[in-house]
Amino acid sequence: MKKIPVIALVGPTASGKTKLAVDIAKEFNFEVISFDSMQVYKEIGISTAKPTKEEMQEIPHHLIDFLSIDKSFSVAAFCEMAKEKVDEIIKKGKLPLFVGGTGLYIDSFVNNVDFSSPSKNEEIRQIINKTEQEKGSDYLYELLKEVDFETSKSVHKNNIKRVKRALEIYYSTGVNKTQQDKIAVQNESPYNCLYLGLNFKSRENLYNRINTRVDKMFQQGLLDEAKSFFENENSATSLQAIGIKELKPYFDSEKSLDECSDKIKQESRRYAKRQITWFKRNKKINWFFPDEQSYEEIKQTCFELIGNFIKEEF
RNA sequence: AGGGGUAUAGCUCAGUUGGUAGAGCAGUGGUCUCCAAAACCACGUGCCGAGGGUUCAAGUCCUUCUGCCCCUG
Repeated sequence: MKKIPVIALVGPTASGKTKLAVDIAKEFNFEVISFDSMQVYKEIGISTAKPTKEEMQEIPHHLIDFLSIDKSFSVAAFCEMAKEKVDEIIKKGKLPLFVGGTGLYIDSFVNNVDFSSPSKNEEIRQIINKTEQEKGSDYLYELLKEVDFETSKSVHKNNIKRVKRALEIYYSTGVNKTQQDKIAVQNESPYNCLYLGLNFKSRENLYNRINTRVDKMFQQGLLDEAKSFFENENSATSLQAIGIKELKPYFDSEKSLDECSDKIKQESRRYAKRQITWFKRNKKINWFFPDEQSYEEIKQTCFELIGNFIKEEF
């Protein structure tokens, strides 16, 4: 079967993906699908550095601004929605451009990771949490070793989130089907993806961009956005947004605004670092460095790569 | 000016009766299959402020100088 051609533009936060994406989409009449775990939320736009209204009017952007902050979210839910969007765009005779920094979302979707079987199981989660309280987290890991030794080898015992999740899968399938088994029977991907990546040669340059962007966010009204965030109900997922959660101590009068602002910058830098680590693993990414080449050069090279990619596909 | 205190990793500090130094945070690298802007793992040489002295041996004791902090005037 012929694979569906898709283009993905990835990179750490503040590397300039949004602007390049719009230019690419205009050139090739693409529609953008945002692969970003936080831009899905309607109420937080400044902290998540969404595309501007003008940019979104010029080019359709999907999977941005559709969820309320009181709702939790997950990779599985995202992939399901992304699949619908891709189909829609292809039906129109266009191609999708994936843009975003959430590596897990991109890889899971492009590699067609199977999230079909055990999803969230509240009942089992409660039992697991209760067991943790009663017998401690080390016990949970020992339990995992007993029931699913293969998976336990790939999970560190301190990574309690993963230990719990592995147990949840084991107990909700009811059969001895381990996470490792599931990975082994993974379906082949229906997509043929051209990866473009933006990053900075010098870490310092990227960090400077991040720092000034945070200052700009404050000028744009980050404080009001965060204030109203905490006045409303929010979910465990949305509460993770960088630029929001770091302001909580300010509203609680525990820290000064300057301290919180520095914390936002620091957390953003660390986030960028983790993103870079994630994307480095993907050897298919064609990397571009704005501190080494002019924007025009990068744009033209991207156009060429995409042009050739499309020619091969049709 | 006098009295007291302090000076150790980028930052905050530990360092027992003298045996050439170690934590947290930061930073860097990494892991990643339903909260991923999350969660987790690994990595610690620094003229111990400067000079002089005592000692087999000084971050540790004595002394001078310098910086900072506090008290009194």
